[in-house]
Amino acid sequence: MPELPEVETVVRGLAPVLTGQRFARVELRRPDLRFPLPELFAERLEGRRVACVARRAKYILVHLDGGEVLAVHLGMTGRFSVDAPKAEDAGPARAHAAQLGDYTFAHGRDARHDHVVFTLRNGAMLTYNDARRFGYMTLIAAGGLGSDPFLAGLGVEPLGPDLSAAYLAARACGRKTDLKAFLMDQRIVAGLGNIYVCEAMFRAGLDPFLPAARLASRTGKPLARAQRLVLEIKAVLEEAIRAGGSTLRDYQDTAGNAGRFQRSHFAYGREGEACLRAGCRGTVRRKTQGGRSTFYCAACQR
DNA sequence: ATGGTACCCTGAGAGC
DNA sequence: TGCTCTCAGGGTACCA
Repeated sequence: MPELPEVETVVRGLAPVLTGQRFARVELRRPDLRFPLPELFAERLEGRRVACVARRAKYILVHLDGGEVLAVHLGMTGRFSVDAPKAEDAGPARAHAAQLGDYTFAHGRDARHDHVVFTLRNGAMLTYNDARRFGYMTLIAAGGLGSDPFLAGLGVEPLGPDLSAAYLAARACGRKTDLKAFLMDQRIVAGLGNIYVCEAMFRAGLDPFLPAARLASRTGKPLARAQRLVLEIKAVLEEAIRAGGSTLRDYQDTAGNAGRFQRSHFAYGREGEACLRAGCRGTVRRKTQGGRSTFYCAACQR
């Protein structure tokens, strides 16, 4: 399901609901998601107050008072639904719920896949639903963010200053792997997935099968195409966040709303359709790279 | 080191 | 209606 813009949208939905609130009860309806949940998962959360909600790559980070962090990866089908607190417990979350729309527990999801239910002291409920169970949660001890096995080794944040043409060129220098696989590698750039890699390469006019090394000169200096690619990666992610992400099948934000960015896809999901680049008469093709579909126009991506 | 494939799990949609 | 097949936004493990 979710790439960086979708996770960012979820984080922005969770932040006003969770920030400053305490967990009253955490109910695990099964002992594992993709991986077993940590020992004493519920016990370590109950009674704790949320300091803030943030994002690193595709991880949601719920920072707790005392420094521990609840990290959640949504996998392909993970989603959170928020149920507003009861009227008698009206508080900030209540107001936020009203603002975001009509919260119900329906949201079209199948309750058989409600795996973790967080109840807050103000009565709000947060339900984690994940049909395919590729998502996971972990609790990271205070100060352990940098050394956590899930988070250590992640590459740069694409929307931050660390993603530059110089950085990409340095990492790509000498690599024969396809540009597509290179950009999908979370150790290089953290947070891109299949949709936004396809879209960024389209916008930059770059062939997904180009060897990654072609982003750099022989001495490792960034070429113009690296500059262009960086600009397009940032642009497509920022636009997608503004649109609330892309909804293809089942992605929804915490209020059950679909994203709108799929309407702005130039390549992804458009196999057989006309290329949308001005003046290009090509057709969008789909080929498999690394076991995943790549959508691109062979006429204008070179 | 790198590339390719299989796999994790379930649901949706297409085609017959 | 119901079966079978393919595919899916995530990532990892294993093999050549």
